[in-house]
Amino acid sequence: MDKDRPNESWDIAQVPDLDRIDVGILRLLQNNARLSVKEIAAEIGLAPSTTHERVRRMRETGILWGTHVEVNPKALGIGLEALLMIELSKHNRGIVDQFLDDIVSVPEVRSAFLVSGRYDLVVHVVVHDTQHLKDLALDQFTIRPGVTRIETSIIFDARRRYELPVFRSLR
Amino acid sequence: MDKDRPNESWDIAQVPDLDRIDVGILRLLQNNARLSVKEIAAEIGLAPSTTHERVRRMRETGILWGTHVEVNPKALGIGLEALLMIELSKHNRGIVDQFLDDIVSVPEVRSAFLVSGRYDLVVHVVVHDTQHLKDLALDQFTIRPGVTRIETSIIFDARRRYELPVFRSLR
DNA sequence: TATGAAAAAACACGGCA
DNA sequence: TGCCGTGTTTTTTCATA
Repeated sequence: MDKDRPNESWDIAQVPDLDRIDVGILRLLQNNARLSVKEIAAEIGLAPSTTHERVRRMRETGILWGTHVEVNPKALGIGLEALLMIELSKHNRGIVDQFLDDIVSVPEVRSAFLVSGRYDLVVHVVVHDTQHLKDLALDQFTIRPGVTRIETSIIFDARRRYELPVFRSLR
Repeated sequence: MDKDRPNESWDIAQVPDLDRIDVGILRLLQNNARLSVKEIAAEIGLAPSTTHERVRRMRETGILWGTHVEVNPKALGIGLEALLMIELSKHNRGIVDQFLDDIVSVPEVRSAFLVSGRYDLVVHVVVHDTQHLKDLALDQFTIRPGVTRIETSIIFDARRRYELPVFRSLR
């Protein structure tokens, strides 16, 4: 199904070792996946062939997942983004999982989080304008069984980091 | 600074036209940026050179931004993710902008949204464990001037779409 | 938009510390 | 086992029609 994630469900104990060089490679590729092996090699001070082998291995072992281009949302007519904070009435596992699967197939949904706290679900959506946002909220979310309440938070500004930090010991 | 985003602040009126073929290319590349031009061309039924020229043009004109690899968080010792919902006391523009810039330099922060509604800020963080989350919340967020309250929402499950939808007329 | 040639990159493999 | 250099294949890039 998802060829980019061969080992998504691995237990942490089974995740292969990493060293500082691997982490350096990951750092570069997270910020710019179009770097050539040669450029990466120069940056970290290894031979291109060695660097290539490390990248290949990390893909193989499920450390590196897919790579994705980022598209300018404005170029697609996306003029507004929002977070929908959703409360559900029933917390039956099957229902919640199904809910997640359902909403992620809605084109306007960028990501969906099942969370603890005041809300049950936080959903990041992209739309054309406020009218579109209203229709989306009503037609795709409020209407669903199990949804008791939705709060809509317009996104005024956003920042993103592409590099994940490292919280484990390195070989 | 960010070479991948030559035209981030473009007005929508200045964004170049797209046609259905462009959208098809974008769809493929958002899901897998490692596809070769040849593979894309075969998929959409165009010559590789033509396809290549379209990709080049979309990069040039700021439709296509950067490309990033996705890393398995477990491989880095990331065992827990959370959303921090933050209330600020002051809504002075300069303070809020500075706040956003500051927190995005915290390694554990993956994204930060300035929003309307009950909270002012929603911050997605990645940590090793609950102890780490507690320390992060206290040391990096609760402590900052202007923060009046934080609600922490543990992320139990998440889904993501890589393809942005299109809400504009195509050439 | 397509063709074809040149340049560059990715990839496989054998040797070496 | 991990690193390096080389040869081969594939992809990218670009000039030209």
